[in-house]
Amino acid sequence: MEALKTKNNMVQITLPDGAVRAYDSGVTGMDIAESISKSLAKAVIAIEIDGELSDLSLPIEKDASISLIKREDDKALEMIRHDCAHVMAEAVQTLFPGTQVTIGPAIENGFYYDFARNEPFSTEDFDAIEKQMRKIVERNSKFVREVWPREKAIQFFRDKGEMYKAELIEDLPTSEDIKIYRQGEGDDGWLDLCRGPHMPTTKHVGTAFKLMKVAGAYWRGDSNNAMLTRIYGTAWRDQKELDTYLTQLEEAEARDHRKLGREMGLFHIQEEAQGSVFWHPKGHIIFNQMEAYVRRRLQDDGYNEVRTPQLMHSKFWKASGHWQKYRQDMFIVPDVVPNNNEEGPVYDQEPKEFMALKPMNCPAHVQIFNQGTKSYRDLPIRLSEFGCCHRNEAHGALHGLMRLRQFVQDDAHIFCTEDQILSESIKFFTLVQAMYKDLGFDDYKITFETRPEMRIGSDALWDKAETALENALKEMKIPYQVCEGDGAFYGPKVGFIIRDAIGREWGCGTLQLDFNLPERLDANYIAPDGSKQRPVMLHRAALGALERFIGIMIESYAGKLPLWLMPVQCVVATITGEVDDYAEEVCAQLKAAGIRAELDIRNEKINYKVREHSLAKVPALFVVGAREAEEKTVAIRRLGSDGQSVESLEKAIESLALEAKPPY
RNA sequence: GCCGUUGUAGCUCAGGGGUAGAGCAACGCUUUCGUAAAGCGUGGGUCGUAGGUUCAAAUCCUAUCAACGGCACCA
Repeated sequence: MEALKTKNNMVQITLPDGAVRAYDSGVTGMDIAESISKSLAKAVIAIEIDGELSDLSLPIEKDASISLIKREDDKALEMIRHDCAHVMAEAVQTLFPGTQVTIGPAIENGFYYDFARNEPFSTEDFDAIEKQMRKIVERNSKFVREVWPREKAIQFFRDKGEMYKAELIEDLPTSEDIKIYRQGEGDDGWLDLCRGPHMPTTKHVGTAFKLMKVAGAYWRGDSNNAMLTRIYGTAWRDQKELDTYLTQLEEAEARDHRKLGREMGLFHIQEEAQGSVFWHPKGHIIFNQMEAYVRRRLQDDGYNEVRTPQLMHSKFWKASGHWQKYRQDMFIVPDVVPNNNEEGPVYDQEPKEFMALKPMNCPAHVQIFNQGTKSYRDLPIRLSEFGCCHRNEAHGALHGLMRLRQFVQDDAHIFCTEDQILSESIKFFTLVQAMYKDLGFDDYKITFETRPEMRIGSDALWDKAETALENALKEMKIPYQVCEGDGAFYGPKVGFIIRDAIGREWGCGTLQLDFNLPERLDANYIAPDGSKQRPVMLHRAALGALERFIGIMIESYAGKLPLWLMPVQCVVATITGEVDDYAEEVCAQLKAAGIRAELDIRNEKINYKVREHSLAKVPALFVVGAREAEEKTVAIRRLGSDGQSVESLEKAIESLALEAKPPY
C-alpha cells in the first residue's frame, strides 16, 4: 500500500482489513461509511473506534483503527437493547405523566429501565407501553447527541421534576461531559442523560422486542433507598431471534429443578419448614451418591473427614466475628433449660447465655485443630466435613434447592504455613476442575473477590492474602473476573459460579484465604525453631451446598442425570403376565450387579409402561416378553431413543453396570 | 426484608355472592396386550389462614402466611 502522508488537518483511519485511508480531521463514522459505499452507509448503525463503540456522528480528530458496525452484527444487539430502553422510557413517560426516569441499561438478552412512580406498573400496562414504543420506533426520530454544561443539565432535570436524573448528574465526575441524547424533533423532543452511544434513529430498534416483567429495584442498588419499579424487556434483531429466545426460555422453565423435583419424586419443601428440604427416597439416593463421590475425591486428595456439633456456644461465634456480622441471620437459642408449657418455653430467669446453630463450620474445625500441639511437620492439615449449616436467610432470598436455610456443604479447612498457600491453592483448583469435569460442567465462571468494606484484619494482612490467592490463580493460568469488595469479611475469595437453566448465576465452589480466624481463635503450631506460629487457614468447598449443586445438575441435565446418579437406573417391564418369573429373575440379577432396578409387572400394555417410565426419566428399560424369556434376552430401550435393541441378559447387565460406574 | 404477582382436588387448570368443576393421577372391575396413554366405574376439595360485610362468601373488604418473579442479602 502506498504510504499516506499525514497532514495537519488529516487523520489516518485504519479499517478492519488493514487498509489505511486519510480523511479530514473531524470526519464521522457516517462520512467514512458513505465514502466506502452507499449500501454500507445505509446498513451501518455504529462505529467502533479503537475498540470502543461510538456514535456514527462523532467527529474523529486523531488517527484511529475503526470498524463499522452493521445492524446484523452481534455487537449491534447491545445497542438495539439500549436504544430500546430509551424508547420504552419515552413511551412510559408519554403514557404515565409524572413518572420519573432513572437508569436503563442493556443487559443479557434485553434491557430494563427503572422508573419512580407512586403507582407501580403492572403487566397489564405492557400492551399499551409496547404499542407506544412501536409508534416511537415508527416515528424514526434521530438520536441526537448533545453536550450540556453541567449546571444547565442539573437545572433542566430539576425543573422537570426529574430528581433522580439531577442526582445522577451531580455525582458524575466533573471531568466528564454531560451527554444528552434527544430522540424527538425540536426542543420538545424526548431526551435523556446518557453515556451513549446510540444508533442513528429509533427505527433501528426494530420491532423484535417484548416487555417481560415488572419488578422492584432499589435506587442505586441500596436497600436504604427508595424502591423503584423496574420493567424488563427483551430485544433482538428480528422476529425470528425473538421467537427463538422465547422458545428457549419456555424450554428452560420446563427444566426448573423445583418442577422436576416434584415430577421425579425427588424432594419437596413445605411451609412448616421453609428453606429446608424433605428429601424423598429417590432424591436421597442422588444426595448420597454425590456425597459418596465427593468423599472418594477428598480421601484421595489427603483430607480427613470430621463431624462437629450443630449447636455451639455463642462465644465461638463472637470470637470468630460471625456474631458481630451475621447474628441477624443466625438461629440462636438460649443456653438454659426452660419450662416448656403449651404455648412454648418459659424461662425462670432472662436467658443470658446463648447457643447458635452453626451457620458454617470453620470455628468448629479450628477447635479440632487446637486439640493437642501441632507441629510444622503436621501441616498441611485438611479437615473436611459434610457440614450441615443453618442460616436464617431472608424470605425473599429462598429459592428451591438453590438458596436454603438448612444445607450441607462439602466443606473443608486447610491449615498450612504461608509457604504452602500456593501449592494448596493449586491443589484445590485442580481438584475442583477435575470434579466439575466429572460432573459434566465445563462452563463456569471464576471470580476473584477482594476485601469488603466490613472486614476484620489489618490492611497489611489483606494485602498479603489477596496477593497470595491471586498468585495461585495466575499460576494456574485460569481466566478469572475480579470482583472488588465481594470477599468474605475475614479474607479474599475465589468463587466458582455456575448458571441454572434460565441463566441465573449461583456460587458453588469457593476458596477463601484467611489469616484472621487462626488469630482470633488462637490456632498455632510449633515451627522448626521451636516458636509458636499462626497457621494460615484456607476455607474451601468444591461443590458448595450439595443441595444447590444437585439443583443445578437437575436443571443442567433436564432431569436426565448421568446413570450413576439416577435413583432408578433400570426398569424391567413385562409384556404379558406369563413372563413375570423371568422378569423377576432379570431384576434380581440387575440388583446383584449393583444396578438400582425396579420391576414393572403390572397388567398394563407395554405402550403404557414405556410412556410412563419415559416420562419418569428412567434411563434404561428392559422389556421382556415371551421371546425374551425363551431366549434369555432383554429388549433394551434407552431414554431418548425410540428404538430398542435385543441383547443377551448377561451382556445387557454387564454393559449397564459398566456405564453406571461413578466417574471417580 | 422491599416491590409486584399468585394461592380452588396429588398435578395442570376452569369457575366465581346462592352453599364447588374438568383432564391427568389414585382406587375398583374388565382387558394379558410387543415399545410414548385400553374400556367402564368409584372415591377425593369447606376454594392458603384469620377476621369483616351480607339473609347468604370460595367469590367482595381487611389482615396475615406462603410460593413465584425481581431487588437487597449470600459467612
